Amino acid sequence: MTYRQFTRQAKLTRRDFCLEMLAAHREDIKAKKDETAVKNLELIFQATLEVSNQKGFQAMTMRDLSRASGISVGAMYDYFNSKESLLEMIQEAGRRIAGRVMRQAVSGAEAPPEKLAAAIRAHLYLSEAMQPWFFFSYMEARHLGKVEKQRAKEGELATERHIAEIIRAGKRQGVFADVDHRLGAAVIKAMLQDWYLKRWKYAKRRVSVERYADFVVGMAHGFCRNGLGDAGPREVRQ
Amino acid sequence: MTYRQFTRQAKLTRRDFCLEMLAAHREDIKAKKDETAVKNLELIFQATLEVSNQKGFQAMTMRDLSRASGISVGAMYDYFNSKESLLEMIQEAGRRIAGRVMRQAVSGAEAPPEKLAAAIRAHLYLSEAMQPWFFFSYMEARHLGKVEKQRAKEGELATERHIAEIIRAGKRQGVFADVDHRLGAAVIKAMLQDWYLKRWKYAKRRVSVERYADFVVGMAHGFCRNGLGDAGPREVRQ
DNA sequence: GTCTATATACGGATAGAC
DNA sequence: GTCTATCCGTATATAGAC
Repeated sequence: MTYRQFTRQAKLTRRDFCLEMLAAHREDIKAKKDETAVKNLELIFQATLEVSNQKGFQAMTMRDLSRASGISVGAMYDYFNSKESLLEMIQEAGRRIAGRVMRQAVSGAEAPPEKLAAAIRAHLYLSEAMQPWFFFSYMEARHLGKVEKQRAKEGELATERHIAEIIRAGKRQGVFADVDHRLGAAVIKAMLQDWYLKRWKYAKRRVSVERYADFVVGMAHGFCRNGLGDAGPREVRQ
Repeated sequence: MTYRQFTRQAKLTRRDFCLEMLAAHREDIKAKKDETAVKNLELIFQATLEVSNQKGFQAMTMRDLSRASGISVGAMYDYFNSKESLLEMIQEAGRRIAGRVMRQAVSGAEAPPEKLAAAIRAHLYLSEAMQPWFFFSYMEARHLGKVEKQRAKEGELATERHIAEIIRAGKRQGVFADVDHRLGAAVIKAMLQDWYLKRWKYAKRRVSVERYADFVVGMAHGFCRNGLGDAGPREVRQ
């Protein structure tokens, strides 16, 4: 699948994101008309990610947010109860959307190599389409309350377990070599995360998400089919 | 090289770290006796990483820090001029030490495969020995001023360029396949970072730094020698 | 050299006018 | 539905006693 095909089928615009937030918190939000509510949520949502991804959520003041969104401090409080609840609303909505998209994106493939490729591509395309949210989610996870933090961690581990499972199935079916599926999944996950954590780096080097996806899929396939290369001598001349 | 051998030759204790900080800021620090100064710097340094790696540097108050270090707020200000300068002192000292250790750790090997392995091992062992600092440095880079932020970014890119250069040399000498050395270096870097960013995960799974190093070296060698695996069909049934 | 007490400022949240 | 003005708590930083 190409990135274009992916974005056309998945609903991942800013508006979709805010519709998700509105649906989950309809009664807490003071604005009566959905149209008004979504419009302002979009302004607040975008401003939060913008300022927060630059200087951190804690460092962002309500005055900063008011300036960046164009909505007064008082009015913003019609859309969330506290700064902390704003953080949670954003994390929650993103997790919901990401989970939904991932589940249906990998429902096609059957054979382990294609399944692995599909999972890698889906994750990269998703994190490309929602890059600011993925970055935000990763960097601000520490500032969540206990329950929410646990959920965020769960979401992360689920991706990793999913990849590990595909590799394990491939080993059982004899199409993959006898590799360490857990460590393999861990480093593949690390490569996936690098895409949204170091977005600026790849943008500067003009690496497209498709090229990066091809590369990571190639790495994963090479590893699963051929196993590790010779690790070489452990001793190094000093 | 094993991790034990590495730690024995490199000076990476908390005390060494604080000696570095003291040397760089001797005249700003009010305490006259070096012994007192280093002792208190150690308490402040450890407390800062402890609290900060849990809840973030911004969220850590001077009262938190006072409680965790056992030094009163007033006394702490005899060791730094502001909260921000404390952040910079820690980042600066760590960068200095890490740079020094990396330079001499990779000075032995000659052939590209061994050179690559040495660079990977050195980075992993170093980040293991200074894990709290590496984590701190990564997560708090956003809160640095312009100049310091630039320096932090430079340090990161240097590691990556170094790895890319080794791969390029291997290609020229014909011991490595014709792979993309820049993307290869980027994902190897991502694997190195995962070690200190997700330390708890590997600890829980009882993966030692040596085993992880063997694994990453194996991945890197497999990639450099055999190139990418078949990337498979791009189309996935929907 | 270290502490307590405090000056000063700033942040989150709200009340009430429009 | 939105804004301004403001309350109140808490944060950083310092002064001055011991």
